[in-house]
Amino acid sequence: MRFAEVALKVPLHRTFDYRLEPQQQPCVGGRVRVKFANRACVAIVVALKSHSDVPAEKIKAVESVLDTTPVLSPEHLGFLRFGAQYYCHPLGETLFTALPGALREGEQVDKTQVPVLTLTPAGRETTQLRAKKQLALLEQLRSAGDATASELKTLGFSQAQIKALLEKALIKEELRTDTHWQSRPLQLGSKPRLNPEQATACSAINSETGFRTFLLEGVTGSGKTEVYLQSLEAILASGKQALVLVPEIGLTPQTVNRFKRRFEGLPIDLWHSNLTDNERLHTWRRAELGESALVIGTRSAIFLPFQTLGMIVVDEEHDGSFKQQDGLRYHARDLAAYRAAQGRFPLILGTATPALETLQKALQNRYQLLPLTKRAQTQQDNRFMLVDMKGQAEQSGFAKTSLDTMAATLARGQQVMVFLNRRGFAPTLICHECGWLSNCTRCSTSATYHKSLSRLICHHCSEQAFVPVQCPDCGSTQIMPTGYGTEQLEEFLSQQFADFPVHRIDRDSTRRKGSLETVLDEINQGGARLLIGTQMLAKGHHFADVNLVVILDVDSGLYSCDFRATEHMAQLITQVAGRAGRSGEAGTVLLQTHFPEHPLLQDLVNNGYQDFARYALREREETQMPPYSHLALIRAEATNAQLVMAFLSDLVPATPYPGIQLLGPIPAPMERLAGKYRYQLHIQAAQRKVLHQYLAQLADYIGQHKLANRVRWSIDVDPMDTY
DNA sequence: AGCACGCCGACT
DNA sequence: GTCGGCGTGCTC
Repeated sequence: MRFAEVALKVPLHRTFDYRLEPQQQPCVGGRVRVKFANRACVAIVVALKSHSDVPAEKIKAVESVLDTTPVLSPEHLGFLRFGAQYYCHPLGETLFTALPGALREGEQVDKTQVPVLTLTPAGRETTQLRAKKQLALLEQLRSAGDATASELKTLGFSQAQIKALLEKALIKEELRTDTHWQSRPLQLGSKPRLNPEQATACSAINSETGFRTFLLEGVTGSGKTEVYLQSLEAILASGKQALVLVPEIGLTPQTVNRFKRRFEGLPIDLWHSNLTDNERLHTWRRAELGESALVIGTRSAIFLPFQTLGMIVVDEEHDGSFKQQDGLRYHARDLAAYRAAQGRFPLILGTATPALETLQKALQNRYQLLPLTKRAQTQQDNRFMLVDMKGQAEQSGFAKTSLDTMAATLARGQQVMVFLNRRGFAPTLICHECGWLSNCTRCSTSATYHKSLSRLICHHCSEQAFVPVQCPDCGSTQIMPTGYGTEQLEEFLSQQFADFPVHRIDRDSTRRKGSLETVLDEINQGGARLLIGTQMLAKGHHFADVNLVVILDVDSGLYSCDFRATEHMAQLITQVAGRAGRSGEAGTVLLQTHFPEHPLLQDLVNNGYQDFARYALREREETQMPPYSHLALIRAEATNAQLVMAFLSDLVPATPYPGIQLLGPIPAPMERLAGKYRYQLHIQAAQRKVLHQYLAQLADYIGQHKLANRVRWSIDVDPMDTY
């Protein structure tokens, strides 16, 4: 008798045995169809065995075998087993998270072929076309090579443009059958000379033949990407595949085209959340068969089943979007480290502002630190200036000093960037008579006033409400906005600087597809302009003429209860500041604050992020916070607050577990969200191993807990937003 | 998670 | 009388 031990997409920390008929030949890592608790499921075989400990009468037979070769190779299965164990997540759910949707549903592996669009001879010669955007599309294919429709869409082109060109027979669809990129010599676009620091970094990386993690700590504009490119070149030339992980917002046409132009003729695939199921399966398959040389993707690309992976680059490694915030709460950067160790190849973590976790490992020489300190174009560093807001008269959130400096910069014909990480017109409405606040009915936060939409919108649960004419509590009509958002800044600055164009860049202003590209194009035409924006402005986009950056809400990061708040604030300030003075002269960065004497702020401003981070690390060491200890959270939520508290309280053992500190249950940072009450239990340990031992035991206990099905709960290892 | 089973309230 | 509410338990 033969049995298959399978993992199913259920939140259970165990596997299940099924009987195999003599003619059934499944494989470990392949899929089978089974009946499970009366429903038809796809399952993944994790072991084949000749006897089972489960009583024979309970065991059902495998219905059918879906794969004769594994969809998850033994190596990949090993990687995912590690992930499941590290993040205390059920194996089945972990495996199904990694698989593309089509394979989860039981589709055949080679179901899809996604055609690429390629120029026809006529298209190759076309240099004039009435439709500008269509011409740009032809130019894109000419300069960066063939692309799938979905790739072109991420580059800002539309289906309509593609269709039009197909009809004019300037481009055609083709199935890519060429899988022999490894045996061709690498064709390269022109590459710049490296400066000494870049050259040192590249030779350190290129001389590494096994596993090693490099921290490429490069200030903005120091040419990190060039180091990636030349390191990747060596790997790709040896016929190995490579993966570049980018933050969610980082998959911009600029980035993608830079890789495509350099590695002309090499198959490059993109991986992100906007792909269709078919495209996902296609790319998954191409990675597996070794058909793609390079994949550029967001966090979940870490699960792609590369045939011969030889390098992973994590760009902007400090970025929060590498951490998944639900289900399997993995960190793509940390999983990348496992994959690199497993496959014995180099891992490059690049950033101007390393996460303290990463920096600590570099300072301990567990990672090799490769500093890039020279900005490629600017000789001088930016000047930081702290604007003391204490006792200052402010106008729509601006100090007079700030407005004067802005006026002077604009008068010189240069651009000004204003950064405020809050969209909308005002974060709250208040009744002047009775103090009523526009609180969200489902969350413990206020709903933001959006003037242009005449709506109150909660930024946490997206609930919308009409703007009341009268106060719902006292009937007064004296309802006014308090606080500032980007929409209000735009209104104010358009009046204040009526002679200059004002552009707002946030999620609201760029919601329409392609509108971001349009604004960026306008800005890049140069000339005196005001740019107002949120996070979106801080990341990825290059503005040649910005000479002054004004950062408005520095203080929110200084006295937050999240122990990572100052780290994130410093990263944001440094990233935003990096947008100034990119071409030639040094830029100025104004920070408006009520705490100009704050030691961390002083350190950041006078000595830069590198120094700040080392100082902040010492502080973490003194307080024994991560990375000097290890954290996990039990998160739980339900409509009934008492239920959640009862559940979490019950997890606290009567006698302390050696090496484990427990805190809680305490309210989550947003106690009520979308109508649910949320609490959490903090688990801290000096030793990672002890933490994991404890968590394994706890997961087991929760699995049997009566209240466990009545609340939504999850274990979060290395959580991001805590106290 | 999903689904069946079972035990109590208000309805055609 | 039964329809259906959800608390409980189980899934090879």
